[in-house]
Order: sequence, then structure tokens, then C-alpha cells
Amino acid sequence: MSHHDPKIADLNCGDCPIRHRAVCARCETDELHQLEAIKYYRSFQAGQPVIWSGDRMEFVASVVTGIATLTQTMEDGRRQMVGLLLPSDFVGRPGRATAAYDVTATTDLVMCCFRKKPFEELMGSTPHIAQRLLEMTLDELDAAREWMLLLGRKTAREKIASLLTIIARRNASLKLASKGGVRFDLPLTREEMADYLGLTLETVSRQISTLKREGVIVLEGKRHVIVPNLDRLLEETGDDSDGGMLN
Amino acid sequence: MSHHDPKIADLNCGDCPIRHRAVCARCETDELHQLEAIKYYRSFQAGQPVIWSGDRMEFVASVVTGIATLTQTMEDGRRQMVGLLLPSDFVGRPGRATAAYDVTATTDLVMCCFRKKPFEELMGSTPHIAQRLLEMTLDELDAAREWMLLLGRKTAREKIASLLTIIARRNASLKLASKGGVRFDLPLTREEMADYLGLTLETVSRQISTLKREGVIVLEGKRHVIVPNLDRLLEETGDDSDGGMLN
DNA sequence: CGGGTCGATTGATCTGGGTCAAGGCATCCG
DNA sequence: CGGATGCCTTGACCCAGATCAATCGACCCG
Repeated sequence: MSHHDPKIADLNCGDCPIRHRAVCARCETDELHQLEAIKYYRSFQAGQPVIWSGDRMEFVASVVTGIATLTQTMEDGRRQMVGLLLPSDFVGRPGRATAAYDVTATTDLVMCCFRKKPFEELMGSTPHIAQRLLEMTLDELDAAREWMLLLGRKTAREKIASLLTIIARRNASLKLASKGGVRFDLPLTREEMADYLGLTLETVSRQISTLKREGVIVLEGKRHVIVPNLDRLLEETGDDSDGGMLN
Repeated sequence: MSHHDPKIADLNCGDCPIRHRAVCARCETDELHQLEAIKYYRSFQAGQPVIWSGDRMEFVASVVTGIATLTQTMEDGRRQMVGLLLPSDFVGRPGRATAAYDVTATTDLVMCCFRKKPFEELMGSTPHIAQRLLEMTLDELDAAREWMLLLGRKTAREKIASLLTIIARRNASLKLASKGGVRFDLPLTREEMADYLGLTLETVSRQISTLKREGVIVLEGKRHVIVPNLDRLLEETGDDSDGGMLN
């Protein structure tokens, strides 16, 4: 059972929205077949828990459609979001039996799951899966570190501007005709945004109102945001202006 | 060049303090030889920069002795530590050309470096290196998420107690004879602790003084800490009492 | 020795964001 | 229809931690 150095191999498959084929034709069929054999889909309604921290977790998964969050909770109820999973993002840890965080569907959600055992075996025999997973994990680690800077050092206003920027970047469904504008829906409630940012929901609400009053953003209803000038918003984030030139 | 499912393969070698041998004897020599060929050591004095964010970084490395930090800085000088590297920890990202963070030696430091190119090639041909790296990266991600909870939701007192606990756990050079006590040296200045915790150095100093006044900790000089009763300190962290029962 | 530097401590004061509380506005449902 | 519920907004007030500033001790070095 030899492998032929395939160049691409994502963890999703079938109707998942991300590419998944190995380049090498001889491997491809093999792997596809194996992945197909151990995968299944699960759906969740908005607000439903996917799994609770400490629960036995016998699968790993990637998001197909919708949004899920990872949160940690202290005994007294203080909550901090520690992960935001968008389509193609991966959850679960090979080699760990129980979930370390609460995973919740914040919108209707479809996940593509792989039973843990066979997935781990497959990973052992298919080296580039581990490599692809490593890449994704390193990206997540970078995101986590950016997030740490936000939590530790940014003001409430900068936090909001940063979050809006992040969502705009990933979600820029409609670029405005006018130069440099975007519009998008907020996928999070004010409270979820607060849990993301380490703030209270009142502060989130106030800061959004301020940005609105100043014309940095325009709201249509409570959830739909229009950013007339993205650069203007970017100035408020406190980040280096040159944008993320990683890699 | 086939591999024989070795069970252990760390990235360090030679006189590095961590295990590094592959279990399978046939692989072992091979890999050791290859790792030896591309590795070299670098030493840094306390306070010296290892690399600046944005610099070209043509190696990956692991810490042999000493402590290094990863920090991010905003234009106006606000700083947030995003990584604390102790012996055996890994820095650098295969597949990225430039450093994403400032890396600084906070104590005298020896690193075991591998030139990036050959290391990546080796990783391609030696699957369990990627697997080992994945494991380590997932551990770091978990640590980062714990850290996010600390930054976003803990009080100054809880932050200090948490940091002391973390250092005590990793550094418990001397357990006290009396039940449940430990002593250790702080490897960080007050300012570095502040950058770790998202506080100012004054707040760090005040909180330490308070814990001292209350007898939770005892100081010998400014850097040496004695924790007479670790449980007492743990109660102050805000964490679940059951301790980290991961994996 | 005296002056400089670096880290740490402590005090006095200020303020950003938390807390508490009162509505507002949809949507749902009996 | 009217009450309930969920999400959001806004106001009034307060406090944990930031800011500004003075001092101390240890160490180094000319």
C-alpha cells in the first residue's frame, strides 16, 4: 500500500464545499473510498449544542454549512468564546477521548463527521492527511494568537472594529459597487459577540451604536451591516495597516 | 525507503533534553542521521531578540534550555505575549517564510535549529514527524484557548494566581516536604508577567503583594516564590477544581 | 565612592467598561 | 387581540484596573 506524494488532500469530501481530491490518481481512488467509508453527516438547528465539554467525543468533523462556536465556561457562568468555526473548519482532536470545549451551532449547521478510530488509522497510513491537518491547526493557532492580542490589549471600540473586519473578510458576500465598501449579515447575537470579545453585551451594543452614529457603519435592521468604507473601519481596529501579509 | 511505524519521534536530538529516538531500530539510525545532518545550535543571552516579526526566518527550532517568549506589538507600543516557550517547545512554521511574532530570549537560551528547507523535505518523507508536530501544535492550541479565557474573563487576582499555577506546574523543581507546597523561581519580570496577562506591571505588583500579605504565597527576594499550599492558590485561579483532566 | 540604570513597590487619582435597571421592538402563540 | 419571550438599546452609577508619579534597593561602572 504505497503512496505517491499527492499534493492536495483535504479532509472533507462529497458535497462538502472544499476541495478534497488527492492529485495522484492512484492514491485518489483509494483515499476517497476510505474517507467515504467512515464519514457521515450530522445536522443541527441554530442554538443547538453539538457537544458539551467533558463529553465523550467519538468523532472528528468539519463544518459543511453554517457556523459553530467553541466556548469555555467558568463555574460562576463567565463565558469566553475560544473558537469560531466557519465552513471548512475542523473540530476535534485525534488522540483525545473527550471534548475540551462546548461546541454550539449558532446557525443551522451541517457537519461532515469521521468516526475517530478509523480516521486515526487512516491518518497513520495516509501521511499527507496529518500534514494537511497540521497546516490547518497552525492557521488556527495564528488566529488564536491574534485573538489573544485583541482580548488582552484592545479597547472595546477596537475589539468591535476588529470583529466586524474579521466577519467582513470571511463573509464579504456583497462588495459594494462604490470603492472599498462591503455588506454582510452578523452571524452572532450581541451576547455572542460579547463572548467572543471578552466584553458585556451592553458594551457591544453601545460601541456598535457609536460606530453607527459616526457613520463608520450603517445598520439595516439589527443584523445587517453596511461598511461604506472598509479602510475607515480598518483604522479603528488598532492593527497594523499593511494587512495580514502572512506566509 | 520504507518506514516501520515507529512509536516515538521527537524533533530534538543529541544533547537536547527530550527523548528523540524512533522506537523501530531500523528507522532510528536513518532518521537520526538525517536530523543530525541539518541541525545546529544557537545560543542567546537573556534579553536578546531571537527574531523580529516580519523577518525572514529560514529555520524551525526547539528550545533546549532557557525560556523564550512570543509577543505581538501594536504600533502605539501595547504589547501582548502570545507564547511562552519552555524546553522542548517548538517554534517556527513549516511552509511560512517570515516570522509572525517577535521571539525573545527572556533567560539565557539554547535552541536546536533545523534549516527549513531540508526539514520540510524530511517531514515529507518521514510521516510521523508531521504527526508528532501535529500533536504538539494541538497542545499549543489548547494552551492558547485556556489563555484566551484568562485574558477575556478573569480578574487581575485570578490572572496572577493562574500564571503562578502554570509556572509552578511546569517548573516544580522543589516540592516542599510539607503536604502540597512548592517553590520555584519566576522566569519573568513584572512587566513580562503583565504582557502575559494583559495587565499593567503596577497591577501585577499590587496583586502579588496582596497574595503575599494574605499568606497565599511567600516571597524570597523578588523572584523566588514559595507556595505553602498549592490548593489554596488553585482556589484563586477561578478554574474548575478538578484540574486538567484532558486526553 | 557617587551616579546611573533597571526592576519593583506603593500611593493618589482617573476612567473605560461593568453592573443594574428600565424600556423598545419583533415575533410567537393562546 | 394581549401577554410572553428574546434580542437589543439606553441611561445612571460604580469600581477594577489604568495612569501618573514618587521612592526604594540592587547592581554596575567610571
